[in-house]
Amino acid sequence: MHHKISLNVAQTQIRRRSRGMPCLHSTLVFFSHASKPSESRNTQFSRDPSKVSNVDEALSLFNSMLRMRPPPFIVRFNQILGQIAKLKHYSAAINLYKQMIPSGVFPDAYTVNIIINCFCHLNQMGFGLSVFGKFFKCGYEPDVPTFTTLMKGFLLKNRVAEAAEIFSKMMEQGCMPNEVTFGTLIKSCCVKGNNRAAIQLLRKMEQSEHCKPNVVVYNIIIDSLCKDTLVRDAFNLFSEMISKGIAADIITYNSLIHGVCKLGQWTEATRLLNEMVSKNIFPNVLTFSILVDTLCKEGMVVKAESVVEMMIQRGIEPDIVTHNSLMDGYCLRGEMDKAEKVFDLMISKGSSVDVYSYNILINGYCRCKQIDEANRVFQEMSDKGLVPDTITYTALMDGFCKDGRIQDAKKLFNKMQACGQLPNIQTYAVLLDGLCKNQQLTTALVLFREMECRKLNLNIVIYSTLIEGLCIAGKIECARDLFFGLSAKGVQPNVRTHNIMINGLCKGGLTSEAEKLLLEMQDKGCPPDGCTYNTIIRGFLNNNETYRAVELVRDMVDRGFSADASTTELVVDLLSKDKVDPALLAFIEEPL
DNA sequence: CTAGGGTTAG
Repeated sequence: MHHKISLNVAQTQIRRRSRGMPCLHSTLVFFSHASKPSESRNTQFSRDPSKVSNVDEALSLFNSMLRMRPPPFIVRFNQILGQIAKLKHYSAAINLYKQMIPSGVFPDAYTVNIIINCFCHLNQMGFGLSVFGKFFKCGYEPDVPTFTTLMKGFLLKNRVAEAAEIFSKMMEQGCMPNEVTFGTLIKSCCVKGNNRAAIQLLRKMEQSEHCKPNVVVYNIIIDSLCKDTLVRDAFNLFSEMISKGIAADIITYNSLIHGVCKLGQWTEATRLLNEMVSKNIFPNVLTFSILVDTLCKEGMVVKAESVVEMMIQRGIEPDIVTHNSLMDGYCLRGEMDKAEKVFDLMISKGSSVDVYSYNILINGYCRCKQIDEANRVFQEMSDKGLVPDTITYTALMDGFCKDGRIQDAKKLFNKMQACGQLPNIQTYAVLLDGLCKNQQLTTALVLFREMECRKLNLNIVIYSTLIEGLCIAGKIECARDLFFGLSAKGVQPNVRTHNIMINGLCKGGLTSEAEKLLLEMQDKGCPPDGCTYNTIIRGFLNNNETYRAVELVRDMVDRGFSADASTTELVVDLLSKDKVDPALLAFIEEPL
């Protein structure tokens, strides 16, 4: 298999290197000088006196600076504010900013830009705009970063009209969009899944007199394409970029490696690793974490462990993300004891565990149906002072639901809101599904109304769940109405929705209608899958229409699908009963 | 000293 070769190759390289052998052959260069850049980065960091290592240090330094007479230059204040903002302590930065003028320290354009950015990240666009207004009053000229920051804030909240307004205002002021402005716009397109629009903007950028596409904008699109597994398109952009003389960097390679790994193309990943090293771009902790994570997701935890070994030998310490991925890898295999071992290792190494780590463990136990263990972990994280987030609650709620403990799930739903964690669409989806599957349709409908009131963007997952709930409750007519009303709501039913509806129709004895739906699927651009066929075949069998079931088995086999365990079981069950329909015997010859 | 890019969980 491919992956074995590539990883074994990598290991051989490590051994060569640790013997102090020079790496000459291109395929053996992989990882050779990896420790060098990280060392220089560390020394740079500790040597620079303007940098502070943590927020507390920054806060006290800033406060003492506010009291100095005469106060230090504004640049010094900006440096610290900027670092606090980089550490994502936006509220802290804003609080410090508020003390500046009363202390006789006057902000400049840089200060204001930093603060507007903080408000944007806190989703407090109103305050951001008011600082912007103050900017004008004091006679400062807003610049491209100011406008770009405000625009980003609106885009982040999907307030496109307001973002466009800022953009026009920027142009009116004679500020032309630069690489960062375009980058912000392009990123916004990509986040919404609109790669086409992103590429159009890239083309527009090529025509601009004020800026040209750079490695960052290419990276944004390449990464987005890779995330959508459009790796070929990503490579085309990659070639385009290189041919334009724009050099790829570590981020370009990490995105591409992620893309190919997700497709299981380990040989290609190894080729990319060697290629980057040949360009003096060395894999970093992110590169290795991507490898570890994708290997784990494919169930190859042993290989992932060897990658961790490899990075340690290269002098790159696995970080919290690497370990979390590894933990999840064990969880996916149901090896909870090994996942716990990684967890303990993290603690013994002195690196702290985070909400991610706990969420992974909780999710792992839930998947293994060990809800009490999941609950124990949940308790433990709270005891450690870590605040469970929406994902924590949702994972545990899902565990309760799947275990039939719907009351516990409901309690948790109330608790999370009492603790200030806002349920999102996925939280609702989990609870809705739990209610539907546990015969609590009335409560499910109440929850659905609540979702509508909260103006949550109801998606096909939610509707499919509700349709299924209606079917389970025997309200086939209602389910059908909802199903056929979806297009009008601007929601497109997918294969799963169809399968649910077909199952419901069959359950209600409406097999002809179910078959009609099956036939329509192809034309609607949503071709039936193996599950669709198995569902309808079981439907016909259960409705004593064995002959039509046999016909559909032929269709299914022609399409390359086969009977699943549930269908096989049903056939065996029917055959074992006294009244054997002669047509049923045909199944014995069919490749079930 | 300010604005855009890559890794983990439901």
